[in-house]
Amino acid sequence: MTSFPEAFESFALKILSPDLSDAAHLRFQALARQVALEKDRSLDFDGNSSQLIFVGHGATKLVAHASEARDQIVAFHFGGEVFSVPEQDNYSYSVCALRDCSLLTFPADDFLNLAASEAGILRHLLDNTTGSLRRCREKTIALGRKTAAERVAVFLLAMSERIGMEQDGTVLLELPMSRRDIAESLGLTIETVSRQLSLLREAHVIETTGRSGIVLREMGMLKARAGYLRDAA
Amino acid sequence: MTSFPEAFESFALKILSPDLSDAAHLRFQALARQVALEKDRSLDFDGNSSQLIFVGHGATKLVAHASEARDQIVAFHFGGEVFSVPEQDNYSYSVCALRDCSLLTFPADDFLNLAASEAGILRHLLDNTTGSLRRCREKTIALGRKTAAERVAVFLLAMSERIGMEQDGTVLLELPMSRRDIAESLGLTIETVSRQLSLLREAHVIETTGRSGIVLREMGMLKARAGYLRDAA
DNA sequence: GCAAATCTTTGATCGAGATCAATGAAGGCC
DNA sequence: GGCCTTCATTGATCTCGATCAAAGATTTGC
Repeated sequence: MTSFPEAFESFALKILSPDLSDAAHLRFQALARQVALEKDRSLDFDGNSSQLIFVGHGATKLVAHASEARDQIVAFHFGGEVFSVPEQDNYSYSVCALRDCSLLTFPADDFLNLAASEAGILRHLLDNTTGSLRRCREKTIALGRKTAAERVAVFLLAMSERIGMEQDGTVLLELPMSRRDIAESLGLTIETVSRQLSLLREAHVIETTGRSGIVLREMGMLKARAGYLRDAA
Repeated sequence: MTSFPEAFESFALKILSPDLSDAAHLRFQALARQVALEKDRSLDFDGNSSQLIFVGHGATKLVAHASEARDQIVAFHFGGEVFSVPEQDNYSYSVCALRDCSLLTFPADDFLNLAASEAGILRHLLDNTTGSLRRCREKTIALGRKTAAERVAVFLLAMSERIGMEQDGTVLLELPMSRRDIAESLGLTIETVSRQLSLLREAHVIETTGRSGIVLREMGMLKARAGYLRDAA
């Protein structure tokens, strides 16, 4: 298990300015709450303040709860990433562990107050948020205009960029999320996701090993099936 | 027509720090490009750098172009708002005027370099981006998990918050966007949007006047039809 | 190593929304 | 002010993905 100072140091390296005073550094550390979240456990923020989350290691999903039994996965986040959980408005949000995780959580408003005059930190947060926004917009496009087949292809390509291991032309994926998670992220059902994966398997575009392993054999084919404007090389 | 210094001043008031030096102020001004965009005209950024847009007045849509004839409206933006247009990646983006607009555009990277040590400006941008992210996530939930009826209700409620005129219990909307725009924003077709509006009209929840006027008569009913977790008051 | 529980795959049917088609209403232009 | 173009509405049919149902894999626990 990662110890608290260790997890915080990894956060500090990524987000805090290297020339931050020790005193300021300690104030940020005092604000952090370390959470060890076991697989399938989730963190609810009934309290209404927006949170900032740092994923030390592990993999998480950010879930929005619409009316009962209708959850939408808003984003996946992996080790080293920072993201913000909105305060509860029309929906309630929770962060759930796909694998055992170590997280650091900060109340967003307190954090921003502490960082009010730290341009470097704000810049890091801005870059992170802009990245989240870009991914969220791409998801919007997929959910608004793409077929089931295209969404699954887009998902596999996105995962290949984020957690794929390249190996002589093919990409190995060890997916931390279940078919249900994929479906809830893509606005589809488990059955549809499974059928689309089967089609890709039959077309020899992918191979699957067990529940979580996927080999992307034909990246070109996959891109062609993602419904992108132009097949970027 | 708004003159350039005037449009920039309105931007400066919203985003730049009041205690910014005159020299810095001028450097930002030099970076700004003023664009008067007529209704239905759009601004393409084939060039690959991300842009920062300030809407002086008017109304705009941010459109992502997926494969031909499949556009998804990613966001609407109205007078006084700032937003970022991502650089072209898997999709190309354009900003299109719903009404005559005056815009200020900045290359995002140059702007951020200028603002590198201006915590106040970065904070404004961060707040704006976080707001965009929140709205984008809500759209994701709608597109992923909501029925056509719910999406249209959500849309009307969101517009009522942003550009509605309250009048003794009812809200008057003068929509700057067409049915096509609404459909492209909600991941539906024109026909479905029109049918849902007709249903709301028959249920006396809304009234429509001409093409763009809508009166929200029963806000409670509308909220109940939006599929929110709990009917917030 | 076997049994139980869970997750995934496959098949059959159904339905919400898309598509195709036509009519009706607004607004623009001469 | 009337014609014409464009946009919105309404109707009929079709389709993709959801739902319902069952069988097959994979993992877990003893």
